[in-house]
Amino acid sequence: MPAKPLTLTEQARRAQLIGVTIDLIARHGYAGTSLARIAEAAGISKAAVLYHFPSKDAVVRAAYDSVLEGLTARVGAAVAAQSGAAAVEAYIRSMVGYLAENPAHTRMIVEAIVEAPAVDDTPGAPSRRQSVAALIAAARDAGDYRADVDPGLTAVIMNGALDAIVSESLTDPAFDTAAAAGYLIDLLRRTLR
Amino acid sequence: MPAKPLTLTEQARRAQLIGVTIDLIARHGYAGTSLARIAEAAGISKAAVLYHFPSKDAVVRAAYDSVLEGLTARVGAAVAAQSGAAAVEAYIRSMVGYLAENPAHTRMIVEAIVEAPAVDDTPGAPSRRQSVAALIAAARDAGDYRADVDPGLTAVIMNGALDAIVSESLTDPAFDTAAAAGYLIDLLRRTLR
DNA sequence: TGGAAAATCTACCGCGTGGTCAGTAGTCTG
DNA sequence: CAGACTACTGACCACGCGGTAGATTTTCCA
Repeated sequence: MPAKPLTLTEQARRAQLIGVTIDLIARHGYAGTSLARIAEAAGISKAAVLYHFPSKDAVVRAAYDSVLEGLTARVGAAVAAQSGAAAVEAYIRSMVGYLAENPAHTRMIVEAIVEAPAVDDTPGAPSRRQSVAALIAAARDAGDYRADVDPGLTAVIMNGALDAIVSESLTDPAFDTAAAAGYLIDLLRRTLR
Repeated sequence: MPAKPLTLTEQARRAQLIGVTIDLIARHGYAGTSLARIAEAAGISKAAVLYHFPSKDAVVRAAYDSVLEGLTARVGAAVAAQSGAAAVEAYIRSMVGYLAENPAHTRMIVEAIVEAPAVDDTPGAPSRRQSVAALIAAARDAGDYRADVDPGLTAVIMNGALDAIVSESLTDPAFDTAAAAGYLIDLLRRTLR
């Protein structure tokens, strides 16, 4: 892979197309985002879009990847800076924090989870559930949590609660996500010891 | 509203169409369920479908309503038979139980939540969050829960955890939903007193 | 400054979509 | 048994979709 050098225009257009696609999906959903709309939002023709990307699906996938990359970068950094129960709590806080600050990205991810069949992570990568379960297992083994907590089940439940908080903030802008994250962390502390 | 009497054939066809629509949405998602597919699955022509329903959307809405009616009937009955914290736990168990037994219905509901713009509950009805929050508030006031639990936040988190358990069972058929429900109830008992 | 390469346009294609319409068996009834 | 009504068919329509072809402008560099 020699990674052919990209033109300036190329880079700029790609970035712009990814940007408008994220916005469109956030506003009109995955199904309501057509090639024509993307082109119109970017101020160019359909053909021009397909000049920079091989297909409409590729545009959407690139947009999705871009969002996911931003999220994982931030959450990964936050988690890596901690260990044990603190890492789990950093995960919750950074996740909620990022998504609260980037509602458009959030919509995009939520939509992708349910609607998009082709758009998902690389098959080899560990699932979100597994990653979180590992975090919880580590906290348990470090003695922060009771010995009988089930990392897998706890991960499922915790992720669900997290998603619910994020979803709630999408439908109710007045919803205090930071407070909710704090409340969730408090609940978990109480339950997991 | 005189509620004109429906023919036998009419009733049968409507029921059949609702059935195949639920199945189709469960299998191919909301977006992938076209009028032609519905007609084909029912063994009649598109026009015949539109003879019994005013539009494709109406078919989908009827299917959704049918599913929701079944769910609320079962959960409502389970909850009404209990009070305090027991009602909350009955809610969790009946919800998970019903959805585990009717995976097709589950898919339909999950799809509807995210994708369908037109298909949602009647605006006047209380939201699921509100209903659950009321349940939790009642349990708190009855002394089953600590006085400082926040019914609204707890409801959001609990519903999220519930949804996650259900979703997990869809992607992993081996997932033990009853055990997960039990685990969740246990967690909640510990946290909420 | 000229010519290649990059970037874009307009026009078009085939297809699947939701939906309409005229016609027609079958059935029930006055 | 005539006629109304139910239940349905197949042909058709307009539209929006993703994608393609060829001509055309714009950019860049020798």
